[in-house]
Order: sequence, then C-alpha cells, then structure tokens
Amino acid sequence: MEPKFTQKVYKITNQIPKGKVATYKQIATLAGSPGASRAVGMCMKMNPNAPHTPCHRVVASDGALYGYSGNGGIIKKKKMLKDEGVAFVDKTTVDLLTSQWKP
DNA sequence: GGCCTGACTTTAG
DNA sequence: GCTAAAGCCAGGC
Repeated sequence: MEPKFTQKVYKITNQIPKGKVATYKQIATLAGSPGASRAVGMCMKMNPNAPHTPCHRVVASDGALYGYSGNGGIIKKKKMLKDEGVAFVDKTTVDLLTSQWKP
C-alpha cells in the first residue's frame, strides 16, 4: 500500500467539480485500490483538509448519501449538493446518470 | 507487529 | 424487491 493513498483520495475528491458527485468506489479505484471504499470514507471523516476536501460530493455506489457526520448530517449534505445543481432521484439519493463526475 | 474500527460494496435469503 | 450477513482496504492504538 502506498502512504499516498489518502493523499490521492483527497486530491481526487478535490477535483470533483461543482454540481457533480463521485462514488466511494470510484474514488477508491482512482486512488489505486478498487476495494478500499471503506478506507476512503474513513479518510473523509478524518478530513484533515476540511475546506479543501468536498467530502459532501462523495456518495455511495448507488448514489445514496451515506454517512456525513457534519452539521445537519446527510440532510445538510443533500441540501448543499442540491444547491450546487446536483440532480436527485430521491430524498437522499443522487442521480448518478446526470450528476456523476467522470474524470 | 497485531487487533479493532469504519462515511462501503456485494451476494445470499 | 427488501433485509441480513460476509468480505475487503487502510488507519489508529
């Protein structure tokens, strides 16, 4: 494993444009470890680069807003994403067909 | 160096 | 179609 895994994760997450979202699986894959989706989430929760890492733009593989222990929880997360122009197919599910970030 | 935890994903019932 | 359980990866203690 590379010690730069988290570094990559943060960098990738940071590259997600406004109005788009990426899945944990996708980030894990781009980071070099397709199965490290959990580790990715863990890094998000630590989030040493808080404003530098838009963790709210990271969702589950199916677009569901998972986790987010911030102010308001997933509700706030949903609101922020929606405010950025992200399409929602459900109350807490993003429309990956139109709002998933493709590198 | 080894064990536990965790913002996930996938397969089976 | 939905719910439950198992598995995989990295970080922290």
